[in-house]
Amino acid sequence: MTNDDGSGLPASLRAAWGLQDRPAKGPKPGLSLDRIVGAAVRIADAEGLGSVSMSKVAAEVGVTAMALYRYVGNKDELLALMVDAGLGPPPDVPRPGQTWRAGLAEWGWAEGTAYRRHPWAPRAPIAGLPMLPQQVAWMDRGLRCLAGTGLSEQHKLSAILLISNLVRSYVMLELDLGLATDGTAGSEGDPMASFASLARVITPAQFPALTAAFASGALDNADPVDDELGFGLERVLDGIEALIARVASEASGANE
Amino acid sequence: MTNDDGSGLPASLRAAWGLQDRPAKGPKPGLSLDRIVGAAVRIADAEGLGSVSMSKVAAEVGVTAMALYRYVGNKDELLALMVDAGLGPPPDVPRPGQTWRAGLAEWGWAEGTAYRRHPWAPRAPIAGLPMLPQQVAWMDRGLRCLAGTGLSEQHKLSAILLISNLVRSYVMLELDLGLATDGTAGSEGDPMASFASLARVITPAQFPALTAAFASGALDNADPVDDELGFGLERVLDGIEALIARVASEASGANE
DNA sequence: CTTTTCTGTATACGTTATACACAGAACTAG
DNA sequence: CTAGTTCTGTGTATAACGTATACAGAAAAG
Repeated sequence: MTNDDGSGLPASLRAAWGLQDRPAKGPKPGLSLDRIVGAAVRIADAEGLGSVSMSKVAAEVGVTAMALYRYVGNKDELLALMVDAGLGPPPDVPRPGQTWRAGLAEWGWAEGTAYRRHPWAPRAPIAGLPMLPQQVAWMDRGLRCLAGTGLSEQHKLSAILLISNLVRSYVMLELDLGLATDGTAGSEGDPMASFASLARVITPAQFPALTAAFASGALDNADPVDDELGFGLERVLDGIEALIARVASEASGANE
Repeated sequence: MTNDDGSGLPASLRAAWGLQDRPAKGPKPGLSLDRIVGAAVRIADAEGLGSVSMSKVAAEVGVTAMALYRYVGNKDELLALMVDAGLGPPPDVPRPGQTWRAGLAEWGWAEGTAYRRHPWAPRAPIAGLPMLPQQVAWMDRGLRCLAGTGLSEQHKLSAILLISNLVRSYVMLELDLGLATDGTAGSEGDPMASFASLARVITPAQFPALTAAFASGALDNADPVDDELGFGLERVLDGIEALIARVASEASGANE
């Protein structure tokens, strides 16, 4: 794990992007980054992110914990690689003839699906901008959807980011509500029931609007969250649509 | 930390809401939940969330680590209380005569401000629905802004949630970009420069849209993120506005 | 008083991430 | 072919962590 070469990329990224300078001197590596990350993902899928330790991952691939440090700089780096691997490749949007809106909707739902497959991924404590291969591939696909819209590149990036953050947030919410398939039930019983019991704690004087919401019975629905992502996505797409319309009208106004 | 009483609330919440059943038997508690949480917040503000350990917090209030467990069930609970305390009270929205949109905008910006004051808060690994006092107070304020809009309670809650998640995501992004004031610089230098170096790794064939974005120079702006939150907020508010309009027209259409 | 019940302490355990030094493998130079 | 170099994975060690358990003393109830 040397720290820099001419590419200007941090060492951790060079490996992930497959730009590793061949040492060609010492013994052949018995491992690969992919095998390590794959093992870590497998553990996280099976036992949760909290069970991913350097020792466990190392054991899974049949080496000592310290051997992993020949491939990753530290655990955070491994986590970032796990998230990237868990994300997988983006969908092939925009499809021919697909509107930007349909393309981005598909893109967002696909991200949601990926996260649901790896429920630990949206909760992984990763910092920094998305720079790993799959993340970048997703970004590119998102940007492509917005190609014909007349938005500035800046705005396109912001829009992509907006949707991506939205999806991550909602999948986390969904998992919090116990709709996950991993069976690891929360220690406090049904979270929705717990939340409903707030009604017995709050007073109308302090929290009038929430009291009204409880009284309306809106929260008695079994799982109102499965289309919560749909709600957020539609709202954000409406907002982007409004922006596109505004930019278009401004441009045509300026041209005349 | 008994586990339940008649209120139906988890034990951890009863304490936070101040509904503690007075034991009135043993020695007077020398501590309070507030003092503990306050100390933990102070440590997180000063040294980051990673430096918040039970030992450190205990030392800060002058007791042993194990003493804290008379007040909180475990560390995760303490973290949740920290986030709630760091959030603080919501703004007094909606102000008289304020539109729902202006109210929610103020609400969202205020949340952003709170998170910027405690940069660790949006990254705290908290799970579950927002049920702590300040979180609930914020929810109520958000709902109040939407009072006259004709939205269902379900939709109001979704909209609030949407904005809240948005703000959290963007503050995290902002912190990732190093615009934080905590001085803890990332180990890899300027993150924006690192990101720009992606341009040397990606090929136009693989990532055409991203290549174009890089070529446009849109990423050369010093800090394009300070109004990134503004962008997202406006988009989401536009989306909510569109929903309100749609619901209103449907209602009037049905009535005629 | 005695008994009960609660507080904070002391101690201990199992895990964790990771620093450091080293044995052996695979190559290069002579 | 030998000697030197460089890289791999191992062994061992350390400091810190969350928290279980058992206990000493304080305060109130009977």
